[in-house]
Amino acid sequence: MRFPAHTGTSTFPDFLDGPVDEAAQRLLGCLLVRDYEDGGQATVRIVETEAYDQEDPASHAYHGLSERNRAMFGPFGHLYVYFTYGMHYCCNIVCEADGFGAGVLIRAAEPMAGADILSAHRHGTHAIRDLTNGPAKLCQALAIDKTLYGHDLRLPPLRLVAAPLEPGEHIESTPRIGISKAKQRLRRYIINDNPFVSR
DNA sequence: CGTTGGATCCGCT
DNA sequence: GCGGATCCAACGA
Repeated sequence: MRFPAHTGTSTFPDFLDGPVDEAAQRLLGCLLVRDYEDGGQATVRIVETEAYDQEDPASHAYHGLSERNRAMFGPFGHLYVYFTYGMHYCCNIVCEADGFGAGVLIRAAEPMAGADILSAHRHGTHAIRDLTNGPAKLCQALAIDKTLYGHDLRLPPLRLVAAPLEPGEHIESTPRIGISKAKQRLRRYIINDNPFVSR
């Protein structure tokens, strides 16, 4: 197997309580393992992330704690899910200390197992590349919605498993996608030349 | 209060 | 490349 066994909690990342930009980089290559309600399972590998925190004008946490963003201010390793554009969900992995609002937006991932199940949760498309190459596509494929708001990623039905980059892979940083404030900041991180990066 | 504009995706041009 | 779908938090009056 190219990746660790998807059991237990010993491989949960140990860097999520650190600086969110470092966490965003180290999350590249890590795995998300989804156990669906119907019994199926899928695994994806994170290839694109963005860092946000309460001191960043582009962040949902910038204006302080609210009902919507409260998970961002909670303990690291939990999931912040938000609904946007009237139809899409996106998700962040909460980072840094409890009380400090910070999270890493998961923008894209590479299907590793269960592509048929991921495809079944997307509508209309069958190209593997289009299953999880955008933040809302990823949430749709992994069936992430408000019911997973604040979910502890050490536990089923959605687990985060630490994994290093492959030999030869490296990290590139760019401006973030789709924001209007703090456009110049290089807080988007991608694995170089990975075809599953959103763009 | 009413208005505005998204951390998006998809289909059509 | 552009606009439509369609919710809701943030902001100004």
